[in-house]
Amino acid sequence: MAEHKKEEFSKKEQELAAFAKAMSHPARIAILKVLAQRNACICGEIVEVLPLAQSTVSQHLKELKEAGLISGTVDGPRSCYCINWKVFEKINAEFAALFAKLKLQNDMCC
Amino acid sequence: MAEHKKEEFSKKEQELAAFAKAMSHPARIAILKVLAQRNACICGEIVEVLPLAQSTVSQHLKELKEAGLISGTVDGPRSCYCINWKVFEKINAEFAALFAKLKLQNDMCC
DNA sequence: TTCATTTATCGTATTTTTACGATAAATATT
DNA sequence: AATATTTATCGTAAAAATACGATAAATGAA
Repeated sequence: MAEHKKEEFSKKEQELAAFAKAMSHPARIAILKVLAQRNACICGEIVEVLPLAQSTVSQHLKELKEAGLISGTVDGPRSCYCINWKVFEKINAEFAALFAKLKLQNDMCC
Repeated sequence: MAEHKKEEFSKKEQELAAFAKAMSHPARIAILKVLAQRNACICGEIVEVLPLAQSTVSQHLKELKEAGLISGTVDGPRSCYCINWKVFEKINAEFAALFAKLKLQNDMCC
């Protein structure tokens, strides 16, 4: 008696929602900022900056990775993460399109 | 031993995350689309279109409202909802700014 | 006033998310 | 080979999200 009807919505809607979900925690937004700033992106650096345990940060990184927003390569005992700019821009564009589309029919209502 | 460290992040990060969270379910994206299309936005119309129970839709509407994305006015026994374009555009702009800012320092890494 | 309609809210069950410590896995270093 | 360092994963607990039916609240119609 519960849980995910998500599949019953359109692919596009699911896709946008999944992206939004990846960005729906301040820690993950902060991680993206750090990744962009340092450009180089070793996991430990992120842990240092965030007010979270190492395991928690690792979990957030995993979610961003699964959402396709970042990728990580192993570098010795370290892990190097970076932003997947292509995916990022694609979804950014899709959101912009959604906004534009929504705004198109607007004409004030309630 | 659990739960929300969200306050420890910056206001901006929290704000963006909250917005993303509001958009993090396909049902809510679908609702926004319907609101924009019909422009007029009576709750019952949304319930008709979505594959969800009335109470569930009402709950999603409440979340969108609490996030500031839509507002609702009572109209007899009905409720009329519409998109808060100002808020919408403001956050849209903020996201665009975030994207731009992130992209700025990019130079390929891993 | 009584009845029908519409919508919000309550109660509740289930799933997912968030967080942590502990530990395993992988690789450098000594 | 032994040790230290870094990070992912496991186990787990608590909270939040998702969904529904039932019901209350508000208003329109009879």
